[in-house]
Amino acid sequence: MGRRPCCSKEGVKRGPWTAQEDKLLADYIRAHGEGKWSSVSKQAGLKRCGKSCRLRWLNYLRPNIKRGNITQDEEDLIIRLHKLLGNRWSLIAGRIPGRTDNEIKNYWNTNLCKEPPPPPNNFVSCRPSKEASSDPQQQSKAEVNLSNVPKYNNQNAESECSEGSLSSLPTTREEEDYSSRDLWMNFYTREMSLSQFLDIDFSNLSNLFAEVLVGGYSSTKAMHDDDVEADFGAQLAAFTDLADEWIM
DNA sequence: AAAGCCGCCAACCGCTCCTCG
DNA sequence: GCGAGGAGCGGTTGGCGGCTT
Repeated sequence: MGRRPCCSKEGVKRGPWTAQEDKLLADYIRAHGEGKWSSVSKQAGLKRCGKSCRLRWLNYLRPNIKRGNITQDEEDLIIRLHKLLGNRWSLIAGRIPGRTDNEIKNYWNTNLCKEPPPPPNNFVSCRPSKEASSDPQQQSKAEVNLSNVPKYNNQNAESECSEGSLSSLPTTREEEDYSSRDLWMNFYTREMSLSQFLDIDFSNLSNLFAEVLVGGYSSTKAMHDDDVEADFGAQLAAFTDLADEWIM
């Protein structure tokens, strides 16, 4: 049984967009907003498939799209986020203002995936040196150790991070759980900046933290605990591999 | 100057996830 | 609970422009 195409091929225009098509689409969306892509093409008078309209808007016509070369800072972020999230381009793009997932994906495939560039001089890796820990394997895998993970909250994330405050260290597993969840949620809700998040010493990530972090990521896709649980195993494994790599 | 090669990037394709009836 | 349709995502492709020979 063949897959039904997303739209009828007949009468549907393909290939590069013209300036007139761009104007029709942009004018329509500014007037009516995003969504209902399948009907946008008809309503706007375009002979395009809805998916094509959506892609054109998101990757080209949308306001605040940043044009031009990827900066060194952006490249650093892409590398670090890719290390953290893998090929989840939309998530990566969501943390880099003005850049689209398609652009980042293209940049990665053409520039970064071929060979890893040397770290810039001012690059402060969140991966500790081998000398930093006497027994990294034990530290990373065996024990729940959040003692060096700063706690962020919505009110003073900036100051606490910059000062490395450890004033609110959790003392119980339950408190640790909340602390880790806060950390993730502050990052996800952008209360904590990307640089703050990435400045965390990930060598101190406990399995518990990884659990919460990965759970937090899952919840961004589906806010259902059952789904988070179902997806948890694979993601935790992936994250554990990542953590292992960091502390190697 | 012309032909061939190569890299970039916009756009398409197919799959999965989500929502709604 | 199930199925259909819509939306979103990541992988892939093809055209174009620049570079090399």
